[in-house]
Amino acid sequence: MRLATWNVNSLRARLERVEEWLVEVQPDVVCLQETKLADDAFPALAFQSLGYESAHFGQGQWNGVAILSKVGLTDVVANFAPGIDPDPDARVITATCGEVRVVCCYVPNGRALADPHYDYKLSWLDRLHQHLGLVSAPGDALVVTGDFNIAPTDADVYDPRKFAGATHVSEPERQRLAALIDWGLVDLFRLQHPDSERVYSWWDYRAGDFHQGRGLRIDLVLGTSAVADRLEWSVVDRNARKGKSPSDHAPVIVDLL
DNA sequence: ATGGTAGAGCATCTA
Repeated sequence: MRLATWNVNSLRARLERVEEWLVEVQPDVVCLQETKLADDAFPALAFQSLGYESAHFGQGQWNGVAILSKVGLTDVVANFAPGIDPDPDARVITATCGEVRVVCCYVPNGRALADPHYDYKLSWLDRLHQHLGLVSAPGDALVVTGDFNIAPTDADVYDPRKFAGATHVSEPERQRLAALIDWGLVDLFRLQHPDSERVYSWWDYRAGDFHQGRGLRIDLVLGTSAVADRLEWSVVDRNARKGKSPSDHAPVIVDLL
């Protein structure tokens, strides 16, 4: 089973590119973030014609997450599971695809450590942690994937000195990510490539950062051991970040046996 | 040290 995550930064602006990519890469399950669409504008028919069932949780202008699947799509939960303080934003959707529970998330950016949005980011991560216990369990086949807006370690940052005091690398958010790992998840890209350096999934549009190799690895695919045991390959698809009007993120792909 | 780009929607906000 081939599973991918991609922050498309507006599905309206990126649909043609996403369609071409689906045909080329042939993933079985795709998690999309930042669709920036309301549910009634989501192009479910375009994906259906390519063989995908889909579920979308959107709000319009900002955010918006979706799961596409060729291997079944059931037990959809939009937003955090009942019992958790609901998120006003459309940032998480959960479904079961081919016997794997899949959580697709768009973690808040945080903006700056002193910004209230950063506290929202930390509380959001705490609620994601609770969510996992309600929709799955560490002994199950579970994938938690998406744009985490956290670089797990300094090896995932092109120049850690430039990020001193910034979001994406701060200790409190890394601790929240570590708590998810401790709960029973593995960073599948890092499992496959423990020593790879300068592999990123996001580059700022500005100042030619992509072409200069100035990026962060913030798009993650986390899996329980039942999933990690099936890991065959993992890669960042940098080709999808090239050419005319790309997203600022590249897809991350994992192949499971 | 600052600002550089892109997408939302039409003045800025978000990233």
